[in-house]
Parts: sequence; structure tokens; C-alpha cells
Amino acid sequence: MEVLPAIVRDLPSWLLTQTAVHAHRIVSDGLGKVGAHRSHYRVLAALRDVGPMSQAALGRRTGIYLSDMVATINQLVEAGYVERTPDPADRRRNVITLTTPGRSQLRRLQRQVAQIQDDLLAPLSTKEREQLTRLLVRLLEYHTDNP
Amino acid sequence: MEVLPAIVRDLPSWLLTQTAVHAHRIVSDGLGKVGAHRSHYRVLAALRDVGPMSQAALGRRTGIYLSDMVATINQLVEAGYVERTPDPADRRRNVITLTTPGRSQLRRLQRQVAQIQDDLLAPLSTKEREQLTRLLVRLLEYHTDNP
DNA sequence: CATATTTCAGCTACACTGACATCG
DNA sequence: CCGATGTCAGTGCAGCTGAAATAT
Repeated sequence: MEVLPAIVRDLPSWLLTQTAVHAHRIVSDGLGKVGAHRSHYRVLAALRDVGPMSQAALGRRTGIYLSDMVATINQLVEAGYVERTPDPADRRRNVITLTTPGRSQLRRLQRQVAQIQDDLLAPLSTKEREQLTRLLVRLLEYHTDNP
Repeated sequence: MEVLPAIVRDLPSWLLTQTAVHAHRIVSDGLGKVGAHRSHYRVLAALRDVGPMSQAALGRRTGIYLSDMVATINQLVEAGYVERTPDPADRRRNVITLTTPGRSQLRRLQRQVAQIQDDLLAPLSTKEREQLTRLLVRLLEYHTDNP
């Protein structure tokens, strides 16, 4: 693009979606540098915050679809970051547990994620960053409740 | 999702991408109601603002890829909103021209887009909407210049 | 030869749906 | 029978790449 398209320059909807494209790229690249994916971070963090969970519970917590969760857990298992064990109490369930290497990876990811937020918000002051966050939270909660 | 995932609730990157998902859905649904697509609005508006243009120029103006522009113009031609005529001065080019029905459709789309912005920003006051717009413009210009 | 325009074919990432077997 | 779980297969869309044909 030579310039920001004049037609939509001031449309909040366009500003939002375009900025999100950049944010998405920055996050993906940043996590890619440590061999991780967006979903990996969400799953590992959920397991640390809540403890071992079924895949369905993880899906509800992280917003990842069950159908995609299968692949995500497969990758985390293969990397040794989580363990998948059948639940003896309910044999439909797999219980997903964070491993020690998983905890280390999560700490690495958290540092990376903090850096990413800083890159994303680079042109804004601390006060402006808080303002933006507050406004986005309001928007998101509104649209989550009124679908 | 039962709740907003606790892990990422305060991450600006997540707030941005999630809010953008809602914005995207609202815009697509709103334009769909009048039988239009995001790219249609951008192309029609660019033609009204600048006048007849080649497809390549339209791509640079609107941020739509040339490969996608072909299909977009095909649809607009079929609907009778634009005309595609070979440029006698440069026979590589097609000149795309807005028709009278195209102008009517554009006015319809503009009313729809205004309504969409209002739906999107419903929970915010006028002042807050301006604040958000200003912050997003800063972010977008920064990341557009520093790719 | 190098560059610009149009077109087609196809890829990837991601959100999302459907179907199915298993089990409570 | 109903509902929840895990798994696999696949769709739709948007952003993006590559290459070929034609013209400057």
C-alpha cells in the first residue's frame, strides 16, 4: 500500500481490523522465535492458573475449539510440555497436566509476550496504553454479552 | 466461551485481535444485508473519490491485492455498479468507471457503514470514540511505517 | 532487457461445522 | 434416551505468493 486508503482511514472498524492484522503478525512472529504458537501459550497458562484439566475444560477456558485443541495438545505432548492421561473417574476424559519443562517454557513465553506487548504499543505512552486497554475491554465485554 | 479467558484478558494484543473479530463480523453482516462485500465498498468509494482508475491503481488505493481485485471487479461489473473498459492510451490497462447505479449503491453502503460504526462503538461515548480512533491511528501509522 | 498490468491458480492460517464413537 | 467428550474430516474466508501473457 502506498498510503493508508483515504476512504477508510477514519473508520473505527477498519482501524481495528488493520491494527489487529499487525498485532497478529507481531505476536505470531514473536512466539515463533521461541518455537511456540498462540494456542500453546494460552493452554500452558491456563494449566498453570487452574491446574490439570480435561480438553473440553481447556477449550472453554482458552476459547480454542475442541477440534483444534486435539492438534494443540498433540504438539505440546510431543514437545514434552504437557502430559495426556486418561481420567480413571470418567473414561471419556483426558486429563492434561503441565510438566516441569512445560513450566520453564511458559516462563520463556511470558517474557516473550511481555516484549511483544511493548513492541505493539511502542508509540504510546503508559497512560495512553492504559486508556486503550480500558476502551478495548469495554468494547469486548459489550460485544461478548450482546452477540 | 464461558468467560473471557483469564490468561489473556489484559493483554492488549489479545484485546485488539478479539475486538477485531467482532468488528469484522459486524461489518460483514451489515454489508451482507445490502448484498455487498467489504471490498465492494472500498472500491466504489475510491472510484468516487478519485475518479476512473486502473485496477492496479485501485489496488494501491484500497489495499486489495491485484489477484483479488479481478474477482471484485467482476462482481461489481456483473451487478452493473462499475464498467471495465480497455485504456486506449495504455493497452495493458483496464479503466474502471463508476456507473450511476454504482453511485446509488455507494450511498446505500455509506449509510450502512455509518450504522455499523455506531453498533460497533455502542458502549462508548462520543469523546471515548474519538479517543479510541486517535490511539488506533497512531498505532496503525507506526506499524505501517515500521514493518 | 526491464518494468507494469491483468489474470489465473493455488497456498496457508484460522475460525468454525459436522459426524462419529465412547462414555456417564 | 440425552448430553458431554475426544477425534477426524472438511468448509469458508482472507491475506498472500507465483507465474504467465501482454504491453510499455
